[in-house]
Amino acid sequence: MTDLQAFKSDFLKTLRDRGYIHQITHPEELDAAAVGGVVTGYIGFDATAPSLHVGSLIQIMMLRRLQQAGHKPIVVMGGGTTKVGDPSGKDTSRQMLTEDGIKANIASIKTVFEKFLRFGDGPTDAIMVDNDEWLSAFGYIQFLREYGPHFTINRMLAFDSVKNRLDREQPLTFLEFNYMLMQSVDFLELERRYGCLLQMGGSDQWGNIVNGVELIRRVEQKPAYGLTTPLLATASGAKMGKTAAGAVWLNADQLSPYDYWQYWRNTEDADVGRFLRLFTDVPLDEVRRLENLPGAGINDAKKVLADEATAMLHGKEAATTARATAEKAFEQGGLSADLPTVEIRAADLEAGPSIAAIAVRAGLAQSNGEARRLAQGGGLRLNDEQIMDGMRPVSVADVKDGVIKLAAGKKKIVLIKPV
RNA sequence: GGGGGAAUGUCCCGAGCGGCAAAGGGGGCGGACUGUAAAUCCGCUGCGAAAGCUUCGUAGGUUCGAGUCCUACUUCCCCCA
Repeated sequence: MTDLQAFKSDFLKTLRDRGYIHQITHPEELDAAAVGGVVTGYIGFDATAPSLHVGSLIQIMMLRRLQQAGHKPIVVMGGGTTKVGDPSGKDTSRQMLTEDGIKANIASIKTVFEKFLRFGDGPTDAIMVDNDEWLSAFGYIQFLREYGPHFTINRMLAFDSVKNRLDREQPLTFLEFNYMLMQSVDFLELERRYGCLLQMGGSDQWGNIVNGVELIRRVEQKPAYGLTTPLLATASGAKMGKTAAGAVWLNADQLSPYDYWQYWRNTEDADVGRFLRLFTDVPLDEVRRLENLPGAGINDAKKVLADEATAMLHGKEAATTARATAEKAFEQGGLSADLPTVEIRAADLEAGPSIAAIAVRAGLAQSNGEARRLAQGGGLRLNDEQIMDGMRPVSVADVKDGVIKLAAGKKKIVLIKPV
């Protein structure tokens, strides 16, 4: 890595101090540009799912830092590139999405960015564009003639994303092979349209980004820079973004604010400081104080992390509610009406279904068998009472205060409500 | 075009003399210990209340019995042209 100490710009100093920087193509030049005026920078986001997840959060936060430092962020939705699929970091090509599917995903993803960035027409207001706008306009021959000469196969074969596939004897289709060209063209197009001179992304994007930087420098004879973030993993090495409920989505309809809050609350001790720096606006002095809280005091830091991260995405109120719900459920052993609730018809309860069947209904297990095993392992609790027999019938007698509290393990709690 | 090899439990890797619900690992889930943490240890990990049912790329065949043998097909990899 280059000399990160020498930065003069607020932007790069902040990124450095908060832990966002993995690699930069031209650190000194970029630093000078950021001191001298408004830097327009972009990050591209794929539209492979109806929501982004925490894996993308670091990128979103980086755009936020860019804007906070007085520069202009561009959010590029990959409507065009998603049609091709990025082979970086993957062993197998992924399924092709339909155009309609991609459009729907983009519409759903868009809303999240408004929570983190200020959009508008001002000089440092964020804008959002879809690269399908220009990529789809090309004819095949036209694309080849215009950009093909700037890329040699020799070089492309040397990039990790390509090399890994080949080394591992996994097929890399011609379709995917073209992805990096498209991403380079994106950058060039953004430079022409908006004077964009910085592309950021995850470390797996390094090759793609460098290609774009060089294309601009070659074709336009203009400066262009690239910056990547480190690959995010928890201190114990696991990939970020998994929870009991699956992926940690950013859209509230995919993952409730409560579960989102829980995700951050369950951060490993060793990650609290790092995550506070990356995912919240908490000042560095305060972060240092929080991460050094002794012993179990670190839990307070985790709550701050959960509060701040949840408030930024879902709003202050949602964060407060989530915290209250969690504290009631975990620290006081009480009930909170805000816990996830599943409704069941009272008539179904009359039949005295097994607790295993109810657990499946509540989404705590995938099959009766799994639920029974859960019970045998001592992980199933009905109204806080451990139930070892998965076949134990559940009846109206188990309803307390209008609900049945069912828990799988310590953290997954669901309220069953007869209606 | 010719020759050789591979596909295994719907997360991944991976063993499997014709008796196999199928070794082992990773991951995941649960329990204990703690602090809603990590590490460690223990249990579970096809469906079914059960009898039983359905699994080893696809379709047939041989056999009392097939993941295992035969045939065809599909996909992938390697070598030769």
